[in-house]
Amino acid sequence: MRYRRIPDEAVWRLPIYLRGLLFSLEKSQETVSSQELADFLGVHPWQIRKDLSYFGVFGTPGVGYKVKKLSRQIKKILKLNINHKAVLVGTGNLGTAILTHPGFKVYGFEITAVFDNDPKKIGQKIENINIKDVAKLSLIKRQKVDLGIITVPRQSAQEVADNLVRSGIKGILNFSPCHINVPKKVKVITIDIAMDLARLPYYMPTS
Amino acid sequence: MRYRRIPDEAVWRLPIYLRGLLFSLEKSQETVSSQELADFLGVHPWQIRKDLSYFGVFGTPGVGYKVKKLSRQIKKILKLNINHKAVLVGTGNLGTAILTHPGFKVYGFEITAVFDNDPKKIGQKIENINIKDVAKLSLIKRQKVDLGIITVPRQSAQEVADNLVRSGIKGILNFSPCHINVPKKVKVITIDIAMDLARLPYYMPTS
DNA sequence: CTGTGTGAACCCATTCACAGCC
DNA sequence: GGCTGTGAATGGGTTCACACAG
Repeated sequence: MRYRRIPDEAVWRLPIYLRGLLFSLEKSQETVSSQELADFLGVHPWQIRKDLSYFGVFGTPGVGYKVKKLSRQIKKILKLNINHKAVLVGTGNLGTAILTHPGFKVYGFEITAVFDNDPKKIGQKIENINIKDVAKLSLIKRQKVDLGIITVPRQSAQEVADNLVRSGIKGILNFSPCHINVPKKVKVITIDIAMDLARLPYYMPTS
Repeated sequence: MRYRRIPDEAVWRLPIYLRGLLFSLEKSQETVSSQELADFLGVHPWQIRKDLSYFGVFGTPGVGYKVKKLSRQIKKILKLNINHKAVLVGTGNLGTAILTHPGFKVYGFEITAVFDNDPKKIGQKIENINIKDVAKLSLIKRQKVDLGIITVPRQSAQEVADNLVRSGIKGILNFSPCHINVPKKVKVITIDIAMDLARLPYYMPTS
């Protein structure tokens, strides 16, 4: 197809498709049609085909997509073909839960350092990782860490983000319930759990 | 304005605006302009005005919006003016973190029951709440619980969801990394933490 | 003069339908 | 026959510009 700007939404959906493919892979499925994948993921088959076409990713007419090949291609597009190191700031309950979250390694993520500002916690270990002083965050510059995860109270979130950016982080997953300002080159995704829950009642029938 | 279908996106953004308003409220600010709110939230002022207009919510030209009044109105639209009870299924690290998450009460949510299928956990307490057998989930029918939070492994997610639906739940916040099928009347929001992290590398410069 | 509300224009993602390939 | 890839049509959300209210 001739060049067209790739919609952000298509990029957004790619990981969803990948999730489906990884599942097909688990089942040792060789090929998958856009229809099958769509059914499994709860989306439309033509959306999948269109999205993939933006990236010049092709299946086989009459057959579908090779599961292995397609997942490799999507990983490459999403730059998940190389492993990424992440640091976590904030070792409350949520931080700890994320540290032990089993889903990261599927995508090749590794949390290599953990920080907090609580003197009582600094020096302790969780999950065999030493908790370091957040004031020493810039030490990560030496390692090639490109992702940061923020699980601190809202009041400190911006400060931590600034700190992460100064330390060379290029992407931030922010669990604090607030918008954080970063240079354009840094990508932030904010997950506000309570806010997401707050989106549900609107759709519920008024009893 | 004359009637027009309300875009889903507008509903989606309402909680963000509410988050900003709650902050203004903390600062004891009386009024706020769409410009101020937008700057704080990292959105566009005309988007805020347009969105609010869909719901017939109005500010004062030349002044802005009354913080208290507007937050009350948005809460009402989102049905957050009434308190909601939620149950949590899955008491792993993530479940525990969510149970202790401080952000829910801002929106009037209360987690009233916790379930698991692990015999070793059933009967134990976390945060002063008894862990009950997930097989007895239907007991919540008696209470007026309308929200469910799923923090179980992917393999059990659909089964738990079915169970929740049977027990009268109307909205589900799903932390399992998979799509779950529910009747149309039930709203599901899925948060896949690892997948969200996987969305970041795409935007990072290839070094 | 400031800041809102909104029709209209614009932009762009979604959806469709079908040609083309296996 | 089955399934993909894609231009074209559709649909709808975003942005604009300005009338108008305080």
